[in-house]
Amino acid sequence: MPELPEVETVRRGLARHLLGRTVARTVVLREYSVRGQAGGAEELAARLAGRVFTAAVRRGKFCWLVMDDGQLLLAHLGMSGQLLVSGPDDAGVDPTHLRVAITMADGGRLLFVDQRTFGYLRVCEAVPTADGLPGGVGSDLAALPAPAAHIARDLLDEHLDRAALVAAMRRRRTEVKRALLDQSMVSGIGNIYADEGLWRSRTHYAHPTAGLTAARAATVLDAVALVMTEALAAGGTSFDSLYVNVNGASGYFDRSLAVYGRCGQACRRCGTPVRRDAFMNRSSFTCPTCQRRPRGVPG
DNA sequence: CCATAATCCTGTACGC
DNA sequence: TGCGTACAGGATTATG
Repeated sequence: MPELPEVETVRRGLARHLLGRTVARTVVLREYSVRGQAGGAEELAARLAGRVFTAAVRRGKFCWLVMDDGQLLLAHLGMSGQLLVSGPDDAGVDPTHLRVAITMADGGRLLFVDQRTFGYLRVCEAVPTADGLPGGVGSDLAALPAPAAHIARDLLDEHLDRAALVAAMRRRRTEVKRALLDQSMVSGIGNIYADEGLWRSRTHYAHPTAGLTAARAATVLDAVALVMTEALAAGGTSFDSLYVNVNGASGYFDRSLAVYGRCGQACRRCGTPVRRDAFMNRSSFTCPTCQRRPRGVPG
């Protein structure tokens, strides 16, 4: 599942391979993959035609390409989305789940492949950032895609106001994992990195945010950021093959996960079997020894 | 302000 | 073997 590290890997690949190139034509193979696009697939194609990509930017799990006329090509990968930069004949690309094909003037292609179709592409307007600072990682432009203007900065954004985030978390009357997953509070964190960061900071997912000291809240955020930084370092190794795969495969999943998906297996710190709970209509994995359940939380 | 549920979708895993 | 069901999940929207 693409969370922040995977999307950052994609962004770097796009920045490396796509900037300065011109769009020739766009084919949308599945209308649903451009849902929300004003004017549908036809307008998407029309607004892309002839444009040059000038920057690749990311905030949280949202990634966008800036174009020479100021429009933005926004991508959200959802659960299974991939952006592939390929040569003219797309050799090696499985066409089964190909949703959008953008052919460049030089014959290369930017392909959007998405099995489960939670992801989407959209050409949209840029709106100014509220703080006048750069909109995300990858560009100094103080602009955001209009559909993502409500998304908060992420933990790898140098312009993130950490102290303000800690204060905002502690003001909220909710549980810490809910706050971590709230993309309007801090972006880029999904179920996997939330669980991993909470495990690393020995914090239970249902810990009340109002009961966190500022230091403890900072510790949780530091842990999540560290897990993401490590995942980023482990990913993004496949850029130089003949067919450049900008898919963000992390490599992190199988090797380094401490609790996520490891129900019943030994905690890597203390050996206690990892436990799985239903929380927010998804699974939460914890070590019952390392992550003590707060008072009043059932289970 | 905050929580919950439903919604979108398809491949995989599992029980019978 | 095959069929039905549950599950995986992020963001949005509606509703309480």
